[in-house]
Amino acid sequence: MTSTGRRRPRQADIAKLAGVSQTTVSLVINDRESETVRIPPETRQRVLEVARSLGYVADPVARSLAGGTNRLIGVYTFESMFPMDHHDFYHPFLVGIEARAEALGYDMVLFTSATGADGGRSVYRDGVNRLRLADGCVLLGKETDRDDIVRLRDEGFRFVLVGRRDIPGDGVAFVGADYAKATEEVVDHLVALGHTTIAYLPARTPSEPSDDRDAGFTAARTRHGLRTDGLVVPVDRDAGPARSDVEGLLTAGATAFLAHESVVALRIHAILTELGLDVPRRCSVAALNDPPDGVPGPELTCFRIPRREMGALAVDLLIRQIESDEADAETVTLPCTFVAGETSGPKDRSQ
Amino acid sequence: MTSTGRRRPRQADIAKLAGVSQTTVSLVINDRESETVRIPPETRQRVLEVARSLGYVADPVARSLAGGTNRLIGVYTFESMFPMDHHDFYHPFLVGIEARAEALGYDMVLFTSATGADGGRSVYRDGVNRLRLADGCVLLGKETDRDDIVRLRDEGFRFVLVGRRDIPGDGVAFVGADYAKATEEVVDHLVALGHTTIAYLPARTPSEPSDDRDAGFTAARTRHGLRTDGLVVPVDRDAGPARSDVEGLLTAGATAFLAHESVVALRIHAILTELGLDVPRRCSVAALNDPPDGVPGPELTCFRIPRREMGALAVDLLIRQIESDEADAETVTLPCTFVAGETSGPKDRSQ
DNA sequence: CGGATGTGATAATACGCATCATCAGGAGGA
DNA sequence: TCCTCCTGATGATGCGTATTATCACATCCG
Repeated sequence: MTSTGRRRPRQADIAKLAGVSQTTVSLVINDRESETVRIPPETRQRVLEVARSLGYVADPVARSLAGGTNRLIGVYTFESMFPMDHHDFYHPFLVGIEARAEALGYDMVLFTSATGADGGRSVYRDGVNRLRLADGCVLLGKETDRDDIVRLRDEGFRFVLVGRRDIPGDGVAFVGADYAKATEEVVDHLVALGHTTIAYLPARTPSEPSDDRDAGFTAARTRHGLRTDGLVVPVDRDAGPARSDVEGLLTAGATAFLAHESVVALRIHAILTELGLDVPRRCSVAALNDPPDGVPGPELTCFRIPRREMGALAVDLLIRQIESDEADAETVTLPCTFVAGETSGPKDRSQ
Repeated sequence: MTSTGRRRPRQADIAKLAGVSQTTVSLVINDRESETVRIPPETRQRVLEVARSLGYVADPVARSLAGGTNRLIGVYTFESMFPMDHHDFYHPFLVGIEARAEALGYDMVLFTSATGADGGRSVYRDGVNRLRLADGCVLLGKETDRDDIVRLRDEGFRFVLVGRRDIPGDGVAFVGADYAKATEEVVDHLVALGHTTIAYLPARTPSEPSDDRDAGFTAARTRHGLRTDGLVVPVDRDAGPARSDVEGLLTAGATAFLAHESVVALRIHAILTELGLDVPRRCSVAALNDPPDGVPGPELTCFRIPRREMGALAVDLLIRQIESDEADAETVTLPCTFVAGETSGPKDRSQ
């Protein structure tokens, strides 16, 4: 049965069986009729039938090399795509990307971030160049490598970033979320509840998303005339806030806690509860981030990042670039959705 | 702006600058010295320096084309890959697949469904096997389409199924899990706890995984001499068991409930609790399936399917097929891990 | 009947790299 | 001197596809 040695069929095979040239096969397959090239319906039919009977599919590699396209969009994550703990981070994006790609008839290539045999970690050297196999690429990741992006852009490769990035020289397409405005909304909510002394716990390591939140917070703070002395404590996401940090902020008079990371916010909630302080009756807690699905704990006051929509939109932008054959650096920013949650309430007047 | 102008350097560019041939460059870059090919250190140095100064990186596309393979493994799911509710079903497999693919330097193509107007998913779009884009493919899914599989095999396409499948004519590679043995273990556990009247709730629609569990159950039942009259109720996964079903089984004397699907088991647990029957003091409940991560509820007595390992192993088998250039239908069956859980306990003697 | 026009293709080539077979030239041996 | 062996390379070719330029043949018109 099944001759194991059977190679993938090539255009040449089809050509032989259909009694035409490889050129003709290529022309038929790609629907390349023009003024100078004409294929009569009968020949076309014959070629298509043979192609089908052989199960022919163009070799994406050869096609790329020859300058063609593959209806293949790449997805590259700067961290591992399916890590055990992050998975709820990427998953919503992938849902959006897959749905949109499918709707538009594209398949997806997930590029694994191969670390080189020489042990070299340079993502670019080993990973990114393979991206060329795809017609274009959606880049995901918190720790996007700036140099890689610049280089990709300068190579004229088509891609769309998910997440705003300040790239020197600009000219990079991205889909972002409006963290600044969403942050303002959360602060407004807290202020409306009577909180005027808000502890602020930003990410320790700055990044664009973090900067946007800072900008939003500063705007809202200024607008409401809130004080900040002794109320700002940068926190490392993984290490989390120390109990002493929380105590210090309480001493400083904080009645509400606002953290960049939902994980941090939940940790604060836990610490407050340990200290015997009721949330939200005694203190409010809010995050500038939505907790991943399935994480236990109270429903946080926060905002929802429209990840699925961002993924879908990134595909849209990308495919537009690909099909229009011009690499314009379109950028889109989507709004986040405020979530009132159950961890914020009116300021405790008895204090 | 985007300075699209500067082309990537090619081996020919290096060759010109170093005063050697393109062949020599290729040989140096790839460290291809052999008996018949020798490059003196001084030439080698020169070439490497020029290459470095130009920032040369081999074009993976061209490299693939010359090598005959594109280092691309396909992943095809017969259901949508990233559905909102199933995601915990596929995710562990993908984790394993990605990890192994990355380790072996392969990228993954996720084929989007191209769901036909009839709702049915097929590998064949317009009668063309799109999967051929990859060097080979891992096929996932509960509702595998037999016809597609037979056709793929007869085409000589390389693929590995995850999940045992009885395909007429055989010759199909798969990675399975030993549901039969795992089922026996669960039954043994229940019997050891004193249960002799066990209600059995298999899947309503038969499939290989379901058959395997049936086989295991039958074997264990026979071995222990358990009765079955009035104790077997097929259940549809989505519809779930009716309250009357559970009551009927209780009337029949059941002291333990064994369901194929963890969802069903959890539902039974809920019904029993509603009826005021304590689990596991009054009744035991077990599943032949592990609940997805993040599903709330008690820790079920069940067994864990080694999904991650299955994914990884599937990639191994596939790549072995690809690289050895022979399509042998290797099949592997992995053991499942018994989970004692908290929903089973000694039979209530007071009954 | 000769030239113009139109039709249905195809040969040649490029894409960038890997590899096989071959070669020039010098050293060494008989 | 002629032959062999070794060193240091290189020319040619293939991988599968896309594209451009060209061609053979028929038909139509004057």
